[in-house]
Amino acid sequence: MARRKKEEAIVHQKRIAEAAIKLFKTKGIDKTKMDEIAALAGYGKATLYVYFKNKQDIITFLSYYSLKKLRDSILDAINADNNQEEVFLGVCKSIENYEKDYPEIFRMSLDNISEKLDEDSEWAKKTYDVGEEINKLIINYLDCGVSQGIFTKIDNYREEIFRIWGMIAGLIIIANSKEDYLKGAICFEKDIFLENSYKKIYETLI
Amino acid sequence: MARRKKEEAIVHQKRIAEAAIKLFKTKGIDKTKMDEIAALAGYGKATLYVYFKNKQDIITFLSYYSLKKLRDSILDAINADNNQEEVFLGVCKSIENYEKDYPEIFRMSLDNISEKLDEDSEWAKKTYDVGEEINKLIINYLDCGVSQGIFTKIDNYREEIFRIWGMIAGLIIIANSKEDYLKGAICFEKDIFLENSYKKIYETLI
Amino acid sequence: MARRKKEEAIVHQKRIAEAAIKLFKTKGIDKTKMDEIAALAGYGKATLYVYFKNKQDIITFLSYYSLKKLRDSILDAINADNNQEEVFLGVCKSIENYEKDYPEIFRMSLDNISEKLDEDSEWAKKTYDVGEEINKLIINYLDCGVSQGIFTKIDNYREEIFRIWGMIAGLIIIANSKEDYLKGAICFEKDIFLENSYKKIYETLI
Amino acid sequence: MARRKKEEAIVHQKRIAEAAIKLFKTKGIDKTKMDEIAALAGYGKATLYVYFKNKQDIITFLSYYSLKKLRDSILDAINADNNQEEVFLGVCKSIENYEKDYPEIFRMSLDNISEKLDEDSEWAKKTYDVGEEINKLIINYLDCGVSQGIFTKIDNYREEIFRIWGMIAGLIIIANSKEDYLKGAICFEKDIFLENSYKKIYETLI
DNA sequence: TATGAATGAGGATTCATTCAT
DNA sequence: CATGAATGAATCCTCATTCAT
Repeated sequence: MARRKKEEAIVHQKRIAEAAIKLFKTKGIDKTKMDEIAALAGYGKATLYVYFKNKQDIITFLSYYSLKKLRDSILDAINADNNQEEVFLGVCKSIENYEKDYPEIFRMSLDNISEKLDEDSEWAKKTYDVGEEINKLIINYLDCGVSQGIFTKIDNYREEIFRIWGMIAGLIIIANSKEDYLKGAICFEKDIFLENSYKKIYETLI
Repeated sequence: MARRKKEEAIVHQKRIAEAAIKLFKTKGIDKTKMDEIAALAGYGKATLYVYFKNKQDIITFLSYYSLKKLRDSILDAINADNNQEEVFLGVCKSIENYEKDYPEIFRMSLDNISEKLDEDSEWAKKTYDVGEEINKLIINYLDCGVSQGIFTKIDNYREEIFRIWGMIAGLIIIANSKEDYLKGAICFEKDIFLENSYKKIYETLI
Repeated sequence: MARRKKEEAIVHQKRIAEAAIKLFKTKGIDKTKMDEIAALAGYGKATLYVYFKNKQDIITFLSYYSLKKLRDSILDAINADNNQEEVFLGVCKSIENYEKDYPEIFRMSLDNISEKLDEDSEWAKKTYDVGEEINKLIINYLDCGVSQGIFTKIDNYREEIFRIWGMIAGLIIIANSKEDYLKGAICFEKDIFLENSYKKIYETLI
Repeated sequence: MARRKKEEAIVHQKRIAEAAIKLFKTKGIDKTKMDEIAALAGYGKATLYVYFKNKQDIITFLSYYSLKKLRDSILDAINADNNQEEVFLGVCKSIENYEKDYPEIFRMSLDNISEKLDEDSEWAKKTYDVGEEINKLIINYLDCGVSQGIFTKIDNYREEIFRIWGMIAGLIIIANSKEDYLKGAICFEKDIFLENSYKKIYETLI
């Protein structure tokens, strides 16, 4: 029964979280009110507090929820029957989509905006676990590349992942930020800019 | 006399801005109250409004003020009697220091958080101009490298700058974010991580 | 259910409005703080904003609320089994009471102080409608008088109403303003002054 | 010398007061800032406090200053070589102009808005005196009318003045307030409305 | 006298959160 | 479980006024 309850709860949580992320994307986290989330999700305001401790908890849940999607997406990219570089570009694209769907969460995960998160939330730990899963996937990917002699030797896989992740994230953010500028003044597309950039990062591994 | 007054104003503005940035660094922009800025700067609360239109205006001033410092720092790096790679690392270090001193502003400039800025502020335009100055400095640096055959041909300098800037920024942010993690679990230093990373970026230019 | 809620809301609105008018009478609208209204009404400050959009909305509600009372009072006066002049005096008395109970609102309706009102409030339109109802009542009263040959022909009923209304209002205001003066220096009562004055106005209709 | 000083002061006071009334007329007393008055008058803000104790003092001065003008205007109307009714209409017109030039002051003098006045101001007493002068002028005018058999006997001149004043004031205010309404919907002009009304008041005296 | 400079006191409004039902 | 109802706490900004010069 307790189990049953829990399963039902997740349905509501997802419904609420999806309403939240829609609003976060449009208006930003701070400008999004609990009222609006409740209204869009189709609940009474107080009901949000049945399924989440507070606003931070919703955000923390979204971290988990979105990161799981990212993990699945990366998994797909890695499992695709592609060569090493194509897989790399696929992973980059996964991250790019992650940012597109969860821009606020993406920035928070890059940075350390703990104030918007609820460290004590049950989702915090789960988020960490999924993050580790992703790390493992990437480590494995890199390791394969090294084994096959495609990549040069990597001393510290974690370091390498952070490096790659940081560069990709920075590129995605700046590409969004300067999108108008890029298109208008310099006549090149964000997508092309990013793909070229991903390739350059890939080259640093070879 | 008008001149005299204006000069005096800038003194107060700097004093206020420096108090502001201290608090921004510690507590974030949103959590920093005008009262606190005033108190730390040694002024009455209302005095802030003599020298700045509003909170956004302070932030916009800080954008300008900090970017000027970055420009000077980059200029020093470029003018230093170093080889091409050392200059590159110097520029990266300048950006790193910029982030260290003005983390909130740094993120805002990377991203597009115009809502915290006052577009109508007199500082907005000046900020843009200094940004362009910096772009020119970097373009010139890259161009010299190309001329000397150190760098490969660059089709679009702006694009290249955005790429470099994005990657550096992403690395710095992630390095800060994971500082504890990096140090503790993996036994390597943020500084070394960043320097290695800068070098990898440099290599993409060669 | 929706109906039920709405009915309940009006109870709170009246309670708040009545607290507000008490304070407005004593201290004036501008000097009356939302805190004070809340305290006197027995609500938390934020609760006011559940039932009213803002301070202006309270005032706009009061316009409506008070004007309805005036309408009812005028209706009573007109329906009373009195002769034409007595009815007229009754209407004047109604207005006099309206001013006594809602002095701030009275002045606002005489004058054109729209800045204190919220034009977009749902109460704004209703106020207008009740105002028109009152006009119709008076027009009808005048028309009867004309038909019965008591009053001389009236070319423009609206004009006549404005004239009467303006004169009565001016008299009431000055009577209040000079109340001390009237009583003290000249030894006559405000009530008598007003009644005499009303009669003079009545005579202008004959 | 003290005398000399005082004479000079009045020049500044008038200059300031005239700037103030211009702004009061456009924006209302409350919305008019001391800064704006100073700027329009061509003084530094602090200088206002050399010539006036505070904002209320300026308003109180304006009461006096404007009432003197009204007195002069009424005097002209009375001294004009006109018949009794024409003089009456002239006095009404004087009041009408008074309202036009000093709308805020006019309402304050009709009502009892002491909070905007400085009772302790030297101008408060002088205002009272000029008010009395005006009363005497009107009393005299009425008395002449009675003596000549034009007006019916008046028991209490003060009462009669208040009555007339109140009615005129009410008419002027409502005429302004409904100006658009009067013109648009009912096709008659404010001026004609007022003149007709003045005549009706005059008739109450006969 | 004239004023530039500085400020304290003050107030409407927002919103996450609680709780009785 | 679901929620309507209620609210305390929080914060930016305005402006009349003072005072040293």
